[in-house]
Amino acid sequence: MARLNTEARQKHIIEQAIKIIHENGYSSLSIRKLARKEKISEAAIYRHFLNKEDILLGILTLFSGFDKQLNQEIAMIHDPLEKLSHFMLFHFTYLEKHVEMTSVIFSEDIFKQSEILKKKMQTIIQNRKKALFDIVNAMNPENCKLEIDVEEFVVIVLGYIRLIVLEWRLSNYAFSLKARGNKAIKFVKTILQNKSKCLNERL
Amino acid sequence: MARLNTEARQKHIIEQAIKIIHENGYSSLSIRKLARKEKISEAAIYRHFLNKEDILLGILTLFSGFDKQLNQEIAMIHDPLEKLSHFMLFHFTYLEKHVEMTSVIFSEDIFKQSEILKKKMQTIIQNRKKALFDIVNAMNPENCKLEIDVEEFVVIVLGYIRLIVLEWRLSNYAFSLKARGNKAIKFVKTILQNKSKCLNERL
DNA sequence: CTTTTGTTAGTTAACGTTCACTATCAATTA
DNA sequence: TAATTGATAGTGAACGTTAACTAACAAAAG
Repeated sequence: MARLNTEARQKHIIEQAIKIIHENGYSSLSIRKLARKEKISEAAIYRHFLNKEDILLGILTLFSGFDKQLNQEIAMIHDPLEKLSHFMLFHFTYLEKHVEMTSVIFSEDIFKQSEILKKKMQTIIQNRKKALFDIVNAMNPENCKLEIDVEEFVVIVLGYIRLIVLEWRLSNYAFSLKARGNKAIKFVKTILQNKSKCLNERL
Repeated sequence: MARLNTEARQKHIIEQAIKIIHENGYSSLSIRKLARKEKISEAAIYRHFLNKEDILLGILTLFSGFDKQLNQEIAMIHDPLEKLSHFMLFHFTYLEKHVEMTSVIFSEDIFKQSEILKKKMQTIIQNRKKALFDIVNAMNPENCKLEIDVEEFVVIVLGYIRLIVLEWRLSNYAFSLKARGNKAIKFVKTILQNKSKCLNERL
């Protein structure tokens, strides 16, 4: 059995933990299972993490990498409508690539375990909401206001994304999330139609 | 300690189980806790349920009563637009009255425990989707089509409801869900605006 | 007096965590 | 360069606790 340094081992363990949650749900995640999957002893787990909560924290930290990547990609686009499309598409492509992460997102139990975890998750959600709000608001200049409530529109889009991903999960990933997402993006554009004179020409 | 017949005791136990899930998450639901809350012995629980899964099944059965009530109320309304409003409002009023149920809805772990539970939950979701689809489709007569994809609109509305409830949960139920819901209903009507000549006059 | 609803006392298995200890490897010293 | 030292990454066994569940028995109710 190869010896790994803490950094590499931690990464491994976190990945295995996510896999276990994905396979059988959070309540099936135990140190024993984790150790067996990682092919090290249970005690060795504690060389790299303080306790079980610390592992969960690691999962969330990995997940918040999502936001970093998202924000980077969005920043490179200038057109607000394009930004909105990409914001949505990024969710779908990322989650199609990291299926196991959907199990983390939807496992509320993880966050109920501790205040720290709950706070961390709330921050992630808040940031994403803010990012989308800024994008939509940019479509909403003083001289050419949207005829819809931006705050509500943000909730609609995020809820839409979330439910599509949930349906994808319930279908056992039977369809292409990216293709499904593109349909959703089109529909969101349809909603925006006739809601702004500035946008009308382009939609 | 009063002796209860199985029917009454079962109902009690299921209610306590929901409370436990609501308070500390599904992974904290144990027979021991359940027995203590119900003030009977652990063994007594098994007088009324085959096993733990059977209890979870009972929870879902109780929850599917939601759909029965929803369908009944909707059936009494004739105007499709009114139906849509009431469909949404019903979710908010019901969940504000039965807060604990939100924890059941969002606890994916419950359904991952067994195929039976998973199937049951999928049926519930499917039925609700069908109900909403029929409502929106009734706004969509041959001679006066909506300019939006009804199937997609249904996903939008359900996702919207779901995310609002999730935000309500994350806020620790800090606002009135019904009031928040009414705002959402208004917004959905805004979306429908200009999408159908038949509806325009009324919206 | 039989059925139903409860009890107490037990089972085995798994939980997270800690213990004393060891193998591996890089840096310091002889 | 070879031996010594100390940190790091691993081990198996055990800790006390809790998990779901069961067998045997008692009391209440019809």
